[in-house]
Amino acid sequence: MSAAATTAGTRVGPAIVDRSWFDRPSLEVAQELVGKRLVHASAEGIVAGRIVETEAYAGPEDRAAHSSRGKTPRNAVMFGPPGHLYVYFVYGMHNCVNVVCGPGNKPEAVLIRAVTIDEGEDLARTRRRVSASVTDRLAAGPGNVAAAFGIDRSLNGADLLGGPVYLGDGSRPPRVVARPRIGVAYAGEWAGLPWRFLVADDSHVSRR
DNA sequence: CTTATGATTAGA
DNA sequence: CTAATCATAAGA
Repeated sequence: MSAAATTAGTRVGPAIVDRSWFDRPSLEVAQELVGKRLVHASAEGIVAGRIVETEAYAGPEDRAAHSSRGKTPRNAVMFGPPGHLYVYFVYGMHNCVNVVCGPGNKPEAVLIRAVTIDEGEDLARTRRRVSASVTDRLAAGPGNVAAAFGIDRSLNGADLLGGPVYLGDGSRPPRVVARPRIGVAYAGEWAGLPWRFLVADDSHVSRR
């Protein structure tokens, strides 16, 4: 019985409960994560949806990755075992949701950049008591994903196996395209690598 | 302690 | 294009 099956009457699918699924290079996981489901069984209710955009951040050699500056209190979770959440705060206002990958304790992670929410309420909207319209169901941009799912740094390090936040099964879209990552211009030769993956034809998945 | 800057976003 | 806005890490 999967973790999700305990939530009766929802469309939440079976959870990914195998840690080895995460125990791989982020480049692999990032591509397979497109089409999978992100689920947060929060105190304010279930929020779930389909991941439509991700970015891979490799180990210390990837100058765009936080782990390239060595282990610090902020990025320590990246250096731990795979299958955990890495949540960090940037630009003085945004939380970003990442999945720690492997192999082993290699400090790699995948940033979740956009999700189409198909179950539960966008928590950022719930708190503002504004009903979400159909077109508003897309949480585009990592800051918006975190807000919509009610994920902040208190969940940094949370286990994706058996925790309130987990990944659900889902079919991979027929067409996934690769693009350069966003906001990593400083990363030299690593800046141009097509390590951002998004659903094709969903061009307004992210702003840029 | 001070300082620079960022895996961003909204708005002009 | 720029302002907003502050945690983080490095340096003094």
